[in-house]
Amino acid sequence: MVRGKIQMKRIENDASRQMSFSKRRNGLLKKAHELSVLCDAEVAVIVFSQRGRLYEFSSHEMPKTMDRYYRHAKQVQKGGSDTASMRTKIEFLEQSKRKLLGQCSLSSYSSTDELQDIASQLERSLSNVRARKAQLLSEQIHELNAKEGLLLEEHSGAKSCVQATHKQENETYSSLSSNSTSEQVGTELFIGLPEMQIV
Amino acid sequence: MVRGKIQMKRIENDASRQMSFSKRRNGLLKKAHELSVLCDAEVAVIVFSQRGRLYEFSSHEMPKTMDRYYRHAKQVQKGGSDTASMRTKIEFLEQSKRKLLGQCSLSSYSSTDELQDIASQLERSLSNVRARKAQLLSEQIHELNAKEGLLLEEHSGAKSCVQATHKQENETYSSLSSNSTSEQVGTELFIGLPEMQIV
DNA sequence: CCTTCTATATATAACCA
DNA sequence: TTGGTTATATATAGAAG
Repeated sequence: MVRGKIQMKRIENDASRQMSFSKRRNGLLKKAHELSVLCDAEVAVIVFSQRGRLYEFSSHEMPKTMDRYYRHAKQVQKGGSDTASMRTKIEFLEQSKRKLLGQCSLSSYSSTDELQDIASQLERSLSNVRARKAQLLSEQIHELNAKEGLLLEEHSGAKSCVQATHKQENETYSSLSSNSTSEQVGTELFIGLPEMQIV
Repeated sequence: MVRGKIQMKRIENDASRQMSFSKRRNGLLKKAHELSVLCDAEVAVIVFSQRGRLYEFSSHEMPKTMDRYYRHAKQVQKGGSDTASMRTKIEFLEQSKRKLLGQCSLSSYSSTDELQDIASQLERSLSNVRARKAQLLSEQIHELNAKEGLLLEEHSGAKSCVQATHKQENETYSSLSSNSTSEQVGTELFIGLPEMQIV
């Protein structure tokens, strides 16, 4: 039984949120289907749960709807739009991806040198991705610190420090946009926090 | 006043269909927003009206959610040869490549979990690539052994050992197609060969 | 994770402005 | 097109299974 208007904010109780998600998700997908059938519209819905599970509906084909969206949202970039050059582009990108993921047949690699290049590139990529992860985590920590500051302030009654805290937060965010120090910042933050260790 | 259950088929009356579209479309977008807020989910909705007008909602960023969708549904692998699906494929592959190489803006990643996924994938890929490099080197060694055998044979006159060497080479290649043992095989092969050390 | 129950909240078809 | 009004259909929170 619904006891009152529900507040438009995250449901904090895990079980309730999960139950609500399950029901509302089904409701949303049903509504999407009804809209597409009744009104003859092209509809696509994508839902990712908190745990990363995917739920979707598409009245036509998801890639086609997405592509239509892209074409609508932004006039697609440069490069040949004929099937020939696009096919070439696709083949190149797919081969490039397979090589990066080590999914090629051995004969696809021209030499051990090429494999060495790819390995080196992967290591750099891994380093990039880890740095970005550290960045994201440090941003989250700064946010939490800022929130903590606000909470503490509520008890101390000192108001001048609020703006100072926010200012620092913004500066930190800006500086993290450059890659140079992010990894260091990231790792330093997690000394003594093994469960947050950056893998 | 709703006089009865609505039939789940296209509303034939133009005015009614248009009215229904307008109301249901708003309802759908609202529901999508509620789901994302209440249940902390990543939600994206795309609606094209019959006349081609676009209506959308996305809790995060549409391109980000679309990209996440593609990473999840690997269905892109196959697909049509029309420009629409090819363009989609290109978009997906390019974004996928940027993420693997850590070249995306930080905001392109939805969470540290996603970055963790990518990092794990990169580590597996690196392992694959190293294994393949080891394979290639081992094949080259087998070839050299075979050639050495042939050269020796020219002097000794014994011919049967050549085919034996080739047979073993093929078996090794087959077993390496599965990931489980390739790394181990690769490293074992190069014990005592420091200049060929696998990076 | 799913279903069912039931009281209530929401959505919406038809109508009107 | 857009925005109310109202009677009804649907959706769903909370509890239980």
